[in-house]
Amino acid sequence: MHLPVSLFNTLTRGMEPVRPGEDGQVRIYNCGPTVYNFVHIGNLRTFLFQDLLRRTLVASGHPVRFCMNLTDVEDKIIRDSQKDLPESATNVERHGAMKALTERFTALFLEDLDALRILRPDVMPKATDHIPHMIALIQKLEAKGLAYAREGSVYCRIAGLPQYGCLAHLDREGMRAGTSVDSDEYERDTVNDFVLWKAAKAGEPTWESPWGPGRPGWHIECSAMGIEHLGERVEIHTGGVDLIFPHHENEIAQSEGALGHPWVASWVHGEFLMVEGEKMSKSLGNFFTLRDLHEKGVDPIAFRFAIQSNHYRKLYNFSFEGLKGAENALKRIRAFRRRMEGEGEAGGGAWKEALQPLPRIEEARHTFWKAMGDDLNTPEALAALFTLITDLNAQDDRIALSREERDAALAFLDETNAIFAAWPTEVGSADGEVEALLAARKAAKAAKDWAEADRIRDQIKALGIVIEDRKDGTTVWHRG
RNA sequence: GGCGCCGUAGCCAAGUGGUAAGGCCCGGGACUGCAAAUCCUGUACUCAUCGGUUCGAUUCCGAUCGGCGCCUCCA
Repeated sequence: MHLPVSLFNTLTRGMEPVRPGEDGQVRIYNCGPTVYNFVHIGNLRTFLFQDLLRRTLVASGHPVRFCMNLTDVEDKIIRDSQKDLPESATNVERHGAMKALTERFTALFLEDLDALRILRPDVMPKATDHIPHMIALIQKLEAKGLAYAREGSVYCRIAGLPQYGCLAHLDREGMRAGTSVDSDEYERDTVNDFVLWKAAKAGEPTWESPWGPGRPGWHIECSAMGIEHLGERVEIHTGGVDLIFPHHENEIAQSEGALGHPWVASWVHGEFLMVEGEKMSKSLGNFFTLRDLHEKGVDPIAFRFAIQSNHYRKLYNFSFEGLKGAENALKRIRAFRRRMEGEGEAGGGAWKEALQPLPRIEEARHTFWKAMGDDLNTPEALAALFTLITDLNAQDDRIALSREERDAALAFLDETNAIFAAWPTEVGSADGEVEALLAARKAAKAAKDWAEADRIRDQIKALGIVIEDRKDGTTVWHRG
């Protein structure tokens, strides 16, 4: 399928078509997690948005190279990983403790991705594997007079970068001088200059560098890894809206300063998630991880669907009521899928409002993809799917859809599932216990022993199986 | 102080200068032994408020009210 996709570019604050690079590929750099703890559902919203973008571009016919970094060296990681180490710990021990923490949470992060059916990135570079790349990038900036060393730290000189502020749309005068200055950044020329390399401090793991032992600043890692794995021209760079400033602004400063030309064509940002009308925070007790939701009996895929049913650039108010609604909506799609997988029951055969199923499906397909191409407008795309479902259900009730028509509907469901990954094809497989119970219930029904029949149905329900009696006397069942 | 976003039915939500998609929930009916699923049907004279532009605005402009974000670590 060849589908044009337009996205809202934070840089220009306008809608722009996605343009692949000269090799036809679309390179996407995605700011990933800092692996020092469980990611929360707000983080996951961003990762779901990135997955949505990727799947949409792939479906639209673009080869995509999807890179997501893992930040495995950072203040909080150091704080949490070093707290039990003695002052006398060696650098090797400090690195070991840091690695133990980040590897543990990286594994847990990947579990979350899998549970949400977020496709694994093509490359997932770790900051600690790219220290030489960062050092080289900083040296490049230094050589151009865009960075300066002070007491073992190195800072980026934004005075030499006239485009600074272009992403966040901040002018330098408008930037409020920071009132709280990081203790290790007191030697900067101006408050807006940001740190590229941090001089070693007691109790921190360090790397050797031309400026002495130290560790990288936060922003430089994305520039170094992005350039290393995607190159000097990147089509799309994503992240949460809170990353626009200063993180992405600083990435632009560093990367373009070093490269001497534009780096990223399009910056795309996902909005935040609120919980029950309030900003998610640990103090409010509304801070959830995917595990928390799982313990509350929430299906991760229902969460995925709830998130993706809303537009990525709009604030999403997460609520358990909303989740329930998403679950019910999913059931409707899945029920329709099962219906299409089965054969049609004899209908009345005539209907004044009869439609042409195949053209109708084509129409829905067109509307769906047009909406997806319009800045990933999932609410509108889903509306197209739901109206089709209503139309085909109504038709099938009266004039049974042919096998060909059912297959066309299924093919469309597969297409949409390539985006939403929420309506699996799995059918209830033969299960001895269920089959035996169904036989017993059939016998009870034949004997008109309704109490017994209902009792058996409850028993089946307790197994997590839902059954439906069909007109022809057969009974079908499915899980959930 | 600077920059920006949002305010559409009980809830979620799309949308366009010409008179309001879709989903969930809820009411009535059909089907069913009862259900489930499905179908039929009913729910915004109205798109925060007040002005303006226009033949005509929910959609453009201005103001007001309300909610939110960034300017500092943060998805």
